[in-house]
Amino acid sequence: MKTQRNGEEDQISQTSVKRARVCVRARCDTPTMNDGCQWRKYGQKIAKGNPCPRAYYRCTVSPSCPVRKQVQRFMEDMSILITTYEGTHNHPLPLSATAMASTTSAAASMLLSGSSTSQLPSAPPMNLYGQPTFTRTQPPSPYFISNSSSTNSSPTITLDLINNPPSSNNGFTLYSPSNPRFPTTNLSFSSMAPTVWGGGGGGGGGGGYAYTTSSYKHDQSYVANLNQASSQQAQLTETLTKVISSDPSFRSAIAAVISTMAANGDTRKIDGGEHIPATNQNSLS
DNA sequence: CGCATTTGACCGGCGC
DNA sequence: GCGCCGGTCAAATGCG
Repeated sequence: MKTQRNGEEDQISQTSVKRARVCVRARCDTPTMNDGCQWRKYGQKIAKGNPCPRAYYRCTVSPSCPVRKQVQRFMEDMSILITTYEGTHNHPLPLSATAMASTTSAAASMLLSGSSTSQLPSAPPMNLYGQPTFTRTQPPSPYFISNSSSTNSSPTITLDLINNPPSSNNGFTLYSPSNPRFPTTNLSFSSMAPTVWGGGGGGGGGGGYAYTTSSYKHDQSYVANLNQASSQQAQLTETLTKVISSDPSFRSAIAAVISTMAANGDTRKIDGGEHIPATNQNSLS
C-alpha cells in the first residue's frame, strides 16, 4: 500500500493535480477538523454571500510543504464544515493524518484518471455498510451542495463525510460527477466522519483556534465504530470486490480508505506510523 | 520570550 | 481601465 500510495502521489505531483482540490464536508462542532496534520492559520476572509468567515491554513509539518487548506462553514448548516485541501504533502505524515492524505490523494488520482467518474452518470449511491456506525442528529435535507465555491477552473473532488438522509446514504457512497469538463466527484464516507476527525483544535495563540496537531482524542464512538467496522468487514469486502473489480480507478481510492481503516483498527504498521507522537499513540488505546 | 492567531493591507485575476 | 473579489502577507496582539 505504501508503494501504491507513493506512486499515486508521485503521479499527482507530476501532473496537473497540483491544482486539483479535494473538498471534504463533515459535521464538526469544532472550528476546524482535526485531520492529524499540523496547520498554521495564515488568513481569514469573509466570503461574499456567506456570513461565515473562510479560514486559510498552511501545513507546517514541513516548511516546504505546499499543502494548503481552506475551512469554511456550510452556509445552510453551520454544523457542517467544508474543508478544501489543495496540493500534496511532500513529507511523511503521522498516521492520524494518513487517513485524510491517502483518501484525498487517491480521490485526486481517481479524478485524474477520469475513467471511473464517467461510468457512474446517474447510478444510485452504493451502500456498502448497510447502516450507520455513528448516530447523531441528522438534518432532514441532503448536503450535496453543487460545488458552490468552485470556479470550475480546477478539478475538485468532494468527500462527503456527513450522515445523509437515512434511506439511501447511510454508508459509503460515491456520487457521480455533475460537471462534464471538470467533474466534481462526491464520495461519502459518512460512517467515518466523526471518528477520524472528531477531536478538537485546542492549541495556543489568540482564539485557541487552528493548531490542529495530532492531539485528537479517540472517544468511545471511535472504538464503537472500529468494532462495528470489523464485524462488517466480510460484507464490506464482498461488496468492495465487486466494485473494485469493475473500476480500476475507484480501486485506488477504495484501497486507500480500506488501508486507513485497517490501520486504525489494527496496528500502526502502515506508512507514517513512525512519525506518530507518543501521546497520540497512547490515545489510541 | 517564543510562537501562533488576528486582522487590515496588499496583490493579482477576472468580469464589465 | 476600473472595480470587485479571493487569496496572501505581515505587523500587532495574545497566550502558554
